Amino acid sequence: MTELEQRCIDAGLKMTGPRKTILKVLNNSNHLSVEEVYEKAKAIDSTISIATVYRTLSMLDELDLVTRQEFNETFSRYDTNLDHHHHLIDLDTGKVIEFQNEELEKLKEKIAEELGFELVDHTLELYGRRIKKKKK
Amino acid sequence: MTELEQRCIDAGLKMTGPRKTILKVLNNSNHLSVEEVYEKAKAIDSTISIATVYRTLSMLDELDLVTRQEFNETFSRYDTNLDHHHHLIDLDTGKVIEFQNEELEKLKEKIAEELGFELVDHTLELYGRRIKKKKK
DNA sequence: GTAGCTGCAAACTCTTTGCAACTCT
DNA sequence: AGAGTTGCAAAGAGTTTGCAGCTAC
Repeated sequence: MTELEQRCIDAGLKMTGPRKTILKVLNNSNHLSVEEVYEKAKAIDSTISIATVYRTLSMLDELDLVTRQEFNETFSRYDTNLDHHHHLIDLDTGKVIEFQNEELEKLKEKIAEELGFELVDHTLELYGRRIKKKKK
Repeated sequence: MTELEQRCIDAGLKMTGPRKTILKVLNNSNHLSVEEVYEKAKAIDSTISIATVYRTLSMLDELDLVTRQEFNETFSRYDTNLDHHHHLIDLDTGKVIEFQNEELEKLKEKIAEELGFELVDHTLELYGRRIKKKKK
């Protein structure tokens, strides 16, 4: 029983076949697009429908078990909320590198406070290229 | 002659009626959705088409005169690139507050560097609520 | 048994595009 | 005059939804 499954049950959701399949996919990889979740889910259970994938991901987002991210793409990706981190997107490969930074967390709070706001949520993405040799 | 118009001419674009209208709208307000630009443009010239708004905004994005933002919405907003800033979105009103922070800029560079990356671009948005009285 | 879940297909929203007519230079 | 631009309508991509049948509890 994975943490994700347990949390769904706690939330009163039925543990159906399609749901187990999708949760398994989410446990195995992160930062997937809907289409990617769908493809991986189909590999496990070929009868699953993309409507179910959309519905399940929306539910999980509402339960805060997953976060819908938009990056600057025209479709969404979903992240499991098992830890708090940010993303650095490698512009050459499209790969997503995760990072955490305490200093950054504090700075955000400070900025919001200075503006008279209580911070509820935030997004930060860095886009970069791997530094090769000793350039510049 | 606005800066935006001048830059478009420099880029070799024809200064047509619809384009002038859209540039005027962009000069008057920022962070607009396509639909909002369209509405404001129609108020000036009711014959303008939404296809032209989309095409013009895409061109401006390619010329880097404007930046397409996605926030966590299902549609895009466009920002004129006249200065560099970030956004704090007021969750109660949906209003966008701009801010700049030198410390933050440096920290981003540092994080990317530590991960072995050269920073090309980044996004940061804070979501918060205005602090009323002296709560908590 | 039944409330909740599913697959299917149709509908929706936002965005892009082909084309013939038009317009800035 | 001619390349670039426009409006229109149709097409595309991603996402949501109504419904009848199915399934976990």
